[in-house]
Amino acid sequence: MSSQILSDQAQHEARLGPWLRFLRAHAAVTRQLSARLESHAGLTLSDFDVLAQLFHAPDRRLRRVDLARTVLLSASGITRLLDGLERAGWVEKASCASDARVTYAVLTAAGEAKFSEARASHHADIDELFGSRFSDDERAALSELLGRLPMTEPVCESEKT
Amino acid sequence: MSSQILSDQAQHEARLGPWLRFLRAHAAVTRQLSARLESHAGLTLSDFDVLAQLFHAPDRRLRRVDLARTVLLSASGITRLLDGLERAGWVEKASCASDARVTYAVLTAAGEAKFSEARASHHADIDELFGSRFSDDERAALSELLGRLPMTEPVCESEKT
DNA sequence: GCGGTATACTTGCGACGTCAACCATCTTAG
DNA sequence: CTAAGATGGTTGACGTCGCAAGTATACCGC
Repeated sequence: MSSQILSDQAQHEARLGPWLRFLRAHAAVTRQLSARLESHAGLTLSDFDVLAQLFHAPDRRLRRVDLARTVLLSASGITRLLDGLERAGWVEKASCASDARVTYAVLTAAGEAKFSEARASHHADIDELFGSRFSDDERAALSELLGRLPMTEPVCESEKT
Repeated sequence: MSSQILSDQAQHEARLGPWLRFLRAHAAVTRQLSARLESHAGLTLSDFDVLAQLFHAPDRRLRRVDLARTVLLSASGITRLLDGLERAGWVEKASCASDARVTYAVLTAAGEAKFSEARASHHADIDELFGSRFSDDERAALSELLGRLPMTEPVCESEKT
């Protein structure tokens, strides 16, 4: 168990490299980005993300579950995030006539304004720290590759009682 | 800027798309991976990362600052992470003879064992959730693209102690 | 109608990680 | 030698997020 394992290990390292870069790149870019967004607009990356989703949604409203799924936060994460946005007056709750369980998150006028105000500079930051590093083709290729990763979480049903 | 307002916006979306996928992919993959690592080995992704850095370091030791730089955590983050690893007995402190300010983090025998034990399954998970989605060429391309993003120098090379 | 299960959402709690402030030590200039 | 400033490291207060558990509502088979 020596040289065989070494080459095996080398292979593993080769497969690990991209993943490590992915991790580090994410950490570095998001830190920069969220610091800027925070200081410019007083928003979290997730805050902005949610605002953006709502902004583009039909009727400027989305069920909390759907929000959670697209933004990739847990349900509780969404609840708390929206708490903040509601307190700031950028989002309101609205109940659903046909299903009393669901609560919509609705973008208010203030929320739209906030989002519109924050958008330009945040997009510019994204561009500077991320987009500008690639050509159009490369961006497309990158997007395609990233799109293959499992975005929807497989639920761990293996541990049912 | 003439009559191309719509396509301008479309362009913005096109530039945002890859970033959003990047964010989402990171969230999804990372969540899955850390859940598995946690349940299999009782380790955080960052724990594992630090263990791995130490494992590959000359003398199995690294200054805390360097650790922070390569793992992309803040200095305080490293302190707290290492607190945990020390409590578990996988890492020890060691002082530096030539500079009393620095504290080395040194992998213990137990730490090596722990890392070796966790490595196989974690690498398999990374492979399943990340590596296996790409061909060798694609992985290389992805790695190159990600490498252009702003991070602190990947320091794990043939380096002077 | 009545149970049983699935879904939408909230809440308690703990883990993790950041910033700001702090102490200790090294280095350099005068 | 000493004062000033950089560098390594720790700690306290705080924010964010996930999981587990709980509530409320809907749907399905009988």
